[in-house]
Amino acid sequence: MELAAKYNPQEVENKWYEYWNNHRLFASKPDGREPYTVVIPPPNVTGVLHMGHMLNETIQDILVRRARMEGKNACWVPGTDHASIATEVKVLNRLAERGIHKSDLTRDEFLKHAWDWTDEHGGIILKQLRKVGASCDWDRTAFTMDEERSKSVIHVFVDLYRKGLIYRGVRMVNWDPKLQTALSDEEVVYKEEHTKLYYMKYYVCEDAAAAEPVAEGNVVHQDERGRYAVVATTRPETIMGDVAMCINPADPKNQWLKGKRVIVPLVGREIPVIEDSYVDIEFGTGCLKVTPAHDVNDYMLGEKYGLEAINIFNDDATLSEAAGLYVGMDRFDVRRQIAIDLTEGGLMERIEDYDNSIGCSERTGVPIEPKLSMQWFLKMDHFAKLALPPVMNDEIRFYPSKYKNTYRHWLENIKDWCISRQLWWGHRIPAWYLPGGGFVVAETVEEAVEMARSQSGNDALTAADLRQEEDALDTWFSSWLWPLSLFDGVMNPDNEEFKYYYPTACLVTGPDIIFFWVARMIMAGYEYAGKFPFRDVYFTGIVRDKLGRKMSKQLGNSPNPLDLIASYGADGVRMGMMLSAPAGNDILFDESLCEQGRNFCNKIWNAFRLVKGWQVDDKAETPAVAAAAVEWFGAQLRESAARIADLYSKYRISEALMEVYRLFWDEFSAWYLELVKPAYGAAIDGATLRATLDFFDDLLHLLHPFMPFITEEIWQNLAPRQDGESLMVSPRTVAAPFDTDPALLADFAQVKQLITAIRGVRASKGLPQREPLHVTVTGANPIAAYDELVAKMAMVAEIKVVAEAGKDAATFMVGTTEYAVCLEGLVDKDAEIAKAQAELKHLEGFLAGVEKKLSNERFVANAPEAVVAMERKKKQDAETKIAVLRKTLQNLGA
RNA sequence: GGGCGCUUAGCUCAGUUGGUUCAGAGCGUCUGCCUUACAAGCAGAGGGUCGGGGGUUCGAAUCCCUCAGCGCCCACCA
Repeated sequence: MELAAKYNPQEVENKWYEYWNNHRLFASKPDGREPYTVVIPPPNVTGVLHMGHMLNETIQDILVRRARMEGKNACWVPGTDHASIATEVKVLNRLAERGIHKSDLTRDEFLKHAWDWTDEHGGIILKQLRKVGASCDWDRTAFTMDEERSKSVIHVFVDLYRKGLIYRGVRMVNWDPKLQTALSDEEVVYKEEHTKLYYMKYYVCEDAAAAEPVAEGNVVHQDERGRYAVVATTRPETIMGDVAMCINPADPKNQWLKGKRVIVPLVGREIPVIEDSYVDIEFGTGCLKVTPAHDVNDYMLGEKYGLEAINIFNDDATLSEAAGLYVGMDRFDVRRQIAIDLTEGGLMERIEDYDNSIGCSERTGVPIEPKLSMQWFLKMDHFAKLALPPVMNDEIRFYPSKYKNTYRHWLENIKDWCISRQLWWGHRIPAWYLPGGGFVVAETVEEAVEMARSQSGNDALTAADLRQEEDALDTWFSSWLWPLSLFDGVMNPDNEEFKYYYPTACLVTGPDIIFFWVARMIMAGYEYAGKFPFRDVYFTGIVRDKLGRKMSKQLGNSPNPLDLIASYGADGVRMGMMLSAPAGNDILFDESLCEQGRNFCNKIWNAFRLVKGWQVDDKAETPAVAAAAVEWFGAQLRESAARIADLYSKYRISEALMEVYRLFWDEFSAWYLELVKPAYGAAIDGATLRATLDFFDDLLHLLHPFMPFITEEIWQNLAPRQDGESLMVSPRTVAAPFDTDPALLADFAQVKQLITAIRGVRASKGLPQREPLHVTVTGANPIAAYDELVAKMAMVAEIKVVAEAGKDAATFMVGTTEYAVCLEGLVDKDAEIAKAQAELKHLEGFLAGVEKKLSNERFVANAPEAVVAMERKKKQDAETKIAVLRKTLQNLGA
């Protein structure tokens, strides 16, 4: 077989993905094995793969493949999210390009467009996942708005309504004036903006004659028109909604305003001055304008003091008739204009620059408008009580655990969840309004009609008489059921699949959706299954560029994962991702990491080429060097496998990868293969070849979760395989528990040090690569058993035990043993002396430190015995080394 | 304003309950090599005193205090 010197991923990746898929190796059915279930965080149905997905899906695939290779019944369920707001925005934008507006369409017409879009783009991302190597059970592909999931959503809504946990009411909500829908608190993002603080004059209603003198400490503003209070606001356009001015009763500056009435500038309305300790004395002038319809705090004050709420905005945030002024103008235009008008009218005291954080819609980016409106809410107290303890007591484990704090803080301060959206794309709320007022909540329209009849006493009512709620549900009201609804656990909790697959093993997601999604899935899990939806949560970091900037389209710093896969291979990109991805840390992604991944593929490939190219001679005896190497590498492999297993258990996946990387590159390729490699043209003995192929097989098992394609390609070529066989599901050969042999590994570490030291002498002296060297060891040779091995690896002719090192030699120490490489005239005496003296000086300093420690009675008395013994050993070793060095220096004539 | 986290080689990060021979890895850097598995490679080398200061301790990168810088989350200061 001819093998190319470079691994070509393009040729093999598609082939093996199809092979796995055609042989249904990703498919899972309940059986007697331990399940390992993972549900994908469903990407937006209209989305395309980006680097965040690449990271997330790679981690999931690694976990799933690892579990599958451990003999578990791995089931990774893929799917997509209808992403109510995001998708509706996209559809609206697309329609707008064709000159169509939402108001031109009926609900059904709009939904037709949305479904067209979904059918057209939906699933693109799932196709892309196959390129990554994701081993999902595609038969189970689900959609949050497919029939089964929709039924679950409606069922849960009705159930929670009947439990009294869902209510409908007028509340202050976050209003997105662009999309004209309510948003949950979590969908509001705060942005720092440079704005202005407007100081406006509110003249006091009083007869000039009645103006009594004011007490000391009051701050009274006055001009030719009279006395006035100054109110600072960032939103002068809302003064048309002012219904009061509020001061802090304890504010000495504003005592004179108590009981007065003031006049809203421009508007001319008289409003009372009220008092509440809510007002911050230090802010602005200590006078607050109260606009209950357009500010959550003002709303609270309005409730408390029975004030009217004047809603001055239309749903699109233009001024309404109720405003009286600027009717029809946009809120920001009004702000500019009113500032001018106030200034011209002498009603503006001053304007200052001000940095403010503005709540904006996560999806459309426009500043949200606090708005009173009728919405549906889910009571959260009940769910917070359900979901907090299991995370705090590690029934559900967070990796990294620092997110437990974040989680607790949110749950302890939770507010009711606004679940209704004034959107069409989503699950329509199953409430029906009766002609005579009132409503019913039911899972089907038939049920609704029945309920309506009994509620109204009118048996003639039909579906046509009922009007279904227009609002749809928040997207997260369906995704919070995902681990349940994927196995029909809501509608049919006793079914075999649900009982087998639930709860899932691990959720892999970003910390940005810990409240949106993770917390709510935990709530739903306990509410509907009485059990956590996942055992572990692995929070990934955010993928940033190498400068630490978030990846974004605007910056153009976000590579397309599919382009990367085309250049480096999926395995190379997966490895590049994972190399810099410790749990919870942000990933500073650099394309050169993919190069490293590609290079590693090439390394693996070439090791395979080497082994594959060997001629075997079954009659040949196993050389001693090879036998020793096999014994050593077996021990090394087991030790590494144990370490890798430990790292997996802690979700330290990038470290596990690094361990495999070093095991393959350094231990296997650089040491083991070089040791067993037969001379050029010579054949290898059968025993060593078989051992090597077994090791290779073991290594492929360890590598496969990270690099599925190249490992399958090599595994298939390592030995004859049946059709349908796969590395993916082949039994592991490194047996656990991993018995290690520390003494063997320690000896071998010495051998490696010796070889490296000899090579170092060769390099620093410029000795030819192929010239065999003569090495001496002073006194005794503690690792004489490995002499042949040293000879092979360092090109050494012999290692002779001598009483003392020769004069014409470069000496060095391995542990406390002195070695020397004979140089035959090449020695630079001065340099050797300088080197030895430097080392001597260092050792003497080191010894002095150790002796000081040992002569400290408190150390000897307090430190554990093992530590003291170690210090004594250090002292002894240092003394030995010093003696050797002194002798060497003497020899050199220093 | 509150909370959490971070600061260890040029870069990205390990460093488990303070104690195994002057702090580890990968990448990058430097030197020498096209040695028939691999130049996407091989061999070798250099490089940090652990953000600053103080403290506890026989002993601190590791615990405490403090200062500085960075990041994230939460919050109704108009």
